[in-house]
Amino acid sequence: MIRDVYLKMCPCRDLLDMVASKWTALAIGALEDGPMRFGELKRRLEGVSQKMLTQTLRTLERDGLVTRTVYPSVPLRVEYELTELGRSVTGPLAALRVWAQTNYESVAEARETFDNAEPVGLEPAISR
Amino acid sequence: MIRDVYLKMCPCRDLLDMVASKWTALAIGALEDGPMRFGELKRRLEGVSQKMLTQTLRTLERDGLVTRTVYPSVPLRVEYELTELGRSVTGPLAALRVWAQTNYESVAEARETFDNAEPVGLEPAISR
DNA sequence: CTGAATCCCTCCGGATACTG
DNA sequence: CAGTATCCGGAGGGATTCAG
Repeated sequence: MIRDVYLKMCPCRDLLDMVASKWTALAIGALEDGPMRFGELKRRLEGVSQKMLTQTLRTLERDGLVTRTVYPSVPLRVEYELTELGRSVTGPLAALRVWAQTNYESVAEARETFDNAEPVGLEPAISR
Repeated sequence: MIRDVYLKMCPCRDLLDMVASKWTALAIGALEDGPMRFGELKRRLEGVSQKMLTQTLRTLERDGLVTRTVYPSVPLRVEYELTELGRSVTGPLAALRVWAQTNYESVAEARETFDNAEPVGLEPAISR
């Protein structure tokens, strides 16, 4: 039985939203090469706040994409690692990251063209 | 020159956020089979509001992923179609949609397990 | 070191009404 | 039919503080 993300009530749409959320693709990508500590992840995902990283990892753990292991040493040590399920989505997400990296120029160019061809003030640009 | 989505200042991260936003994957997927009118898209993306669909399509147009063609008939007719650049991202996005559809069961199961095992405060030694 | 808990403000996004 | 324009509640997300 195939579920259809185009159907309103299909719960798998939530799942699509989840993997597509802001930091998910980067977090999962960072874990591709093996387990990482919280601090390592925070440094890798440049610009992420502690709150958002924690929230992202908690969601991934709840959804069964990563495991969270606590080593009760001093200082505390927590490692995150992809599960089997988590590894199953690394392919599509990696493809998306690569696409963003390789096609940025084209998009930037398209934006400039679009914005210059839009004389009518859709956006005041110098308001406030 | 390779751009790195993990770098804070890299503009391609915005691009990653864009293709990962709520309705983008569904909209682009709907256009894979050919041009569609606004109303057709609205019906296909069950549950999308008119405002969000317009906003999504406008962003995609601005970024050069889709073209918007107006046929000044009565009533008005507007068609959206993927560009070359737009078609270049259909693969990764389709893979993501398929993943969401095929792995929903596993995730739902993981969620239930996680939620039941987290009554909070009951674990004495290995708590969070 | 790894969080949880607050405060606080922006902006997403739905509902509704109006236009060409 | 295909939008634009508002209003507005609530989620998203940053900064800061406290705790194990």
